Amino acid sequence: MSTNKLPTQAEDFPAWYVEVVKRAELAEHGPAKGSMIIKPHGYAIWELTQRALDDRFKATGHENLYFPLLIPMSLLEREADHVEGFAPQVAVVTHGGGEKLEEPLAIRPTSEAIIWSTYKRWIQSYRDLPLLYNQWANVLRWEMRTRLFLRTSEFLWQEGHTAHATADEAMAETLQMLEVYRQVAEDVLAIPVHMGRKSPGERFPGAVETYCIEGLMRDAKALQCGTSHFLGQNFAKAYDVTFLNADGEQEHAWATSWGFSTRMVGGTIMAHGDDAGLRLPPAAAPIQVAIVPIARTDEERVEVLEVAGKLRADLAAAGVRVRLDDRDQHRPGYKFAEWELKGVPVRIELGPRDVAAGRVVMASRLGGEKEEVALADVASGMAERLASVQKALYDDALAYREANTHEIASFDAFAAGVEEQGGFWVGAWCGDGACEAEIATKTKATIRFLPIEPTDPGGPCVHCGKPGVDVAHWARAY
RNA sequence: CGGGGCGUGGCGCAGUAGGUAGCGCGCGUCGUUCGGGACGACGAGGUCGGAGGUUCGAGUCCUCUCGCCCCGACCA
Repeated sequence: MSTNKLPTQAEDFPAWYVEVVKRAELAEHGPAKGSMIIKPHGYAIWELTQRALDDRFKATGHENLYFPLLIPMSLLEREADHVEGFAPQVAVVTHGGGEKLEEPLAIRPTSEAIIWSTYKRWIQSYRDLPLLYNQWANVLRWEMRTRLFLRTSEFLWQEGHTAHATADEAMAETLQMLEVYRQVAEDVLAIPVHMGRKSPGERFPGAVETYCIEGLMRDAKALQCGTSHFLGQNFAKAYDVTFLNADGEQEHAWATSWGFSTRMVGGTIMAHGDDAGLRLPPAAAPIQVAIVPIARTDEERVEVLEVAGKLRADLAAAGVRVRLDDRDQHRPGYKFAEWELKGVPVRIELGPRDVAAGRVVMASRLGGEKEEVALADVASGMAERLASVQKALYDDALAYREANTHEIASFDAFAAGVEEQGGFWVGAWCGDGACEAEIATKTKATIRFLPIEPTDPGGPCVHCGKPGVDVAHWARAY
C-alpha cells in the first residue's frame, strides 16, 4: 500500500475517488476495457448491501430465481423502445464452438426481454398472478466512459421483475420497492435520498413511469441510486403475455422492474469519504471495529494479545464484525492510517498501559478525541456506539445535502449556481422535453427527479416561462 | 467517435548521442524497533505491450499493430 498522501477532495475529487478505491483495496481495473475486479473489502460491502436488500425482498413476498446471461437477438428486439434504448450498449456473441452462430446472442444489458418471453408460458390465469421474482445477476452494457463502481461495463445488481393482474397493483409494487430502496440507501448506507419520478426523457426504455431514489455526493453531484419502473402492459404486449381474468376475458399482464447495483458501493464512498479515505457506515462496514494491539517486548505481546483476543471474542459474541490486527510486520501508526483509509468506524488501541489499567483507547473514524473505555464496557456498549456513528454519518450527509439544495430564483442564477457550486436546484418546469433538453445543454444539469405525484409549482417554468406543471430538482449527475 | 495520455521487475516511475536496464515503494532473511504511516544489512525479481524493419548492436530510430487510462457526447 502506498504511504503517499491521498489527493484531497477539494483539489481533485475524481482523483481522490480512484485513489481511495484502489488504496482501500475495494477494486481495481480488469484487463478488458471498463471491467472491474472487485476485491474482498469492496465485495464485502456489496454483500452487506445485498443481504439488506434481499432480506427486505423476502419480507415483501419475493422469491429469487435466475435467468440466462445470453439472450437471442430476436427476443431482445421485440419491444421497440426497449431495443432502441439499449441497442447501442449491447454486446453480442457472434461465434461459439469455433463457428459463426446461426443467430447472434446478446449479453443481457437487463433481463426484461428474456424474462417476459418466459412469463408468457408461466402466466395463463389471474390465479397465476402476481409473480414476485427477483434475480441477482451481472449485466453488461457497453459504456463509452467507465468509472470503477459508478459505471463499469459489467456490473452486479439485482433486478426484480413482477407481473400483476391490475395496473393499481403493479403501481403499488413499483412504489413499494422504491421505498425498500430508500430504506437500504438511508438506513444501511446512510445516504439520504429523495424518492421521485423521472421525466419522460430520463425514463427507462419501455417503461410507462420510472421512479428513482436520488442522492447527493460529496462533490455536490447527484447520483441515481436505484430505479423502480412501472412498465404498464408494454412488455406483456411485446411478448404476448396474457391471462384470463375472473370474468373469463383475456388481458395483458401489468409489469414492474426494479434494480439496485454495485454502483452504490461507489455512492457510499462518495457520500461519506473524507481526505483520510473511506468512512463506512457501520451497517455496511465489513469490519466495524479494528483492534490494534501495541507491544514492545515479547512478554508484553503475549499479554496484550491475550487480552485483545478475549476482547475480540466478546465483540464477536455481541454481533460485532471485528478484526484483531495482529500483523507483526507493521507498527501501530501504520495500522491506524490503514484502518482509517479503509473506513473502519471504530478503532481500539490496546497496549500494556491499557492492560494494566483494565481499559482500552477508542477512536472513532468520525474524529474527535481518543477516549478511554473500561475493558468490561467495550463489548456491551459497542452496538450503541456503532448506531451513533451510523446516525452521525447520515446526519452529516443530510446536512450537506440541505446546504447544497437551492431554490431557483432565476434561470441565470441557476445556471451560474450549478456551475459554481453544484447541488440540487429546485424550481418549476413546464413539462416540455425540448425545454428540458435546452436546459441540459446550457447548464449540463438534468432533471434528477420530479415529485412522485405531479405537483403544481405555482409559477412559470424557470427556463421558458411557460406555465409550470411540476416541481423539478435539477443537478449535474454521475 | 472526437481530444489527450500511457504501456519498462508486484506497484509507481526514470532511462543517457543507439552499446546489453536503473530508482522508490513493495517482497524475502536477519537484527534493532513498535501509543500516528520505523530503520539497518544482505537478497530475490525485468526476453522494456506485440510484429516487422534499419543497424555490428534497438527500451531508445522507422513502419504497422494491440491494449488500457483520462476528458467530452451515451448510460445504473
